Amino acid sequence: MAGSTTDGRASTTDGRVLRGEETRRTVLRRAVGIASVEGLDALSIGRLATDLGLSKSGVFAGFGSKEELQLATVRAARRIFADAVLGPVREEPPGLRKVRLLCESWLAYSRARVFPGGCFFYEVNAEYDARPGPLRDVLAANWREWHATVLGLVAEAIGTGELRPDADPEDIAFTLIALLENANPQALLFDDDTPYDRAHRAVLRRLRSDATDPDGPAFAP
Amino acid sequence: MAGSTTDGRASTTDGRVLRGEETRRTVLRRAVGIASVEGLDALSIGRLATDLGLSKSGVFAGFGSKEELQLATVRAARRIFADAVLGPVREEPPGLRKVRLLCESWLAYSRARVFPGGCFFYEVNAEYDARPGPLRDVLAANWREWHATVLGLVAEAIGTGELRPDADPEDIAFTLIALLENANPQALLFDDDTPYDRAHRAVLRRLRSDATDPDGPAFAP
DNA sequence: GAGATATTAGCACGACCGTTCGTGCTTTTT
DNA sequence: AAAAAGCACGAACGGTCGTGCTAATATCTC
Repeated sequence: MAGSTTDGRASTTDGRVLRGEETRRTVLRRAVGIASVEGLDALSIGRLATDLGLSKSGVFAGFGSKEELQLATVRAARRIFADAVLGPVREEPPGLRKVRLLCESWLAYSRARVFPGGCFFYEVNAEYDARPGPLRDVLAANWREWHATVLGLVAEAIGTGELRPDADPEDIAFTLIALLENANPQALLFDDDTPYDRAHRAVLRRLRSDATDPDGPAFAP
Repeated sequence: MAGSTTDGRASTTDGRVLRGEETRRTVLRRAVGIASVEGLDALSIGRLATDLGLSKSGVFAGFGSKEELQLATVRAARRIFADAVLGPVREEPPGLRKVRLLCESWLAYSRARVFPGGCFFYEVNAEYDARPGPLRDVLAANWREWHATVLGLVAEAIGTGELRPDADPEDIAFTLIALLENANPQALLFDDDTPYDRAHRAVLRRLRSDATDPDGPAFAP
């Protein structure tokens, strides 16, 4: 099963494998772009091959099946997302400021069109959230992971005493994610960036309303 | 152009066109269901024909093109949405209570799977928000309409003095919509209804935080 | 009744889909 | 130097797609 070699398994000094992995990377780079705009269903092996000057069977051989190509595309998008959104705040010490920076990082990620179709996962979750199968399963796992990240940071901010101890971290995480994600389709649908500012204000407002010190330094620029 | 007769033009007593409209309704009833789960791209004339025991050319003739079928599907979904979400609160007098009831009506609409794939427009907006064309245009118009409805009700609640006069109705509408819409994918992805409760709490919290009388009767059951 | 009109069926078309197969070519292993 | 492994290729497969034609079938007007 060739598809299972898509990730993992380093430490091979095989030039053929390296060349193959390079091809797969090329395909996936294009695939995440297409999927973020048109969805995972719009991925077609023939189209990718034509776009990249490869043969259809060559692209197919690199993944083994269309579904494996879609799964590999999701994994590739996950890495890009993590680099773009989580990367910039990785060094930040726990606390309310980190929560705010993460939200701002997400908005910047959507705004900058790291994926040409806006947030990859907004598009793809909507596409598969009602269609049971391996794709929905991996998307659900990704969502859980992202949610757990936000939740963890909020909990840390309660731990540092910057958010009230009786605040519900689950509700806060749900609200923050909702505000971020909703800015995305509105900005795309109207080709207008003001939803990002509105989401930013709403995020700050929610955090302030749960803060122990509403005028604290976490909200000074 | 046969497709343009899909809506409007009542008062015809011609049995032939009545029969045609009945067929179109049958097709659209199935089409909105499919599109809410798999998207507008997954609509296929042949599949609809097979499912409904019609001929492919018969279905095709009823709409004239695939794009017209997709547009008609969106229009049909708009009517269903309006009946399910706006209908129950139509008689309600303006005020904060009406805002709350509208949000609860939306949550009930998503929860009850009025469309089998959850909110039709969540699915379809994500699918087309980054793809310019007639479909995106009509979806943008629908979003604007929905947003204007929420905004108008919030403004009315400021007018009645139940929300603070210095509250920003745009920000409130943005936040409410974000909370509602975010419950949808999470409930679908995990086959779990608790996001609806979380969204409900967050909606009440936001309205309370902008209310002139935080313990007023608008929040008593 | 006859004739006009609108909806449906049947069929064929070119294009694209995912997939399979056999075959070179290059690199690694022995 | 010989053998094995892995990638990419071109050709072909059965299917489905949207979309045109033409004929058959309902319904209305007279």
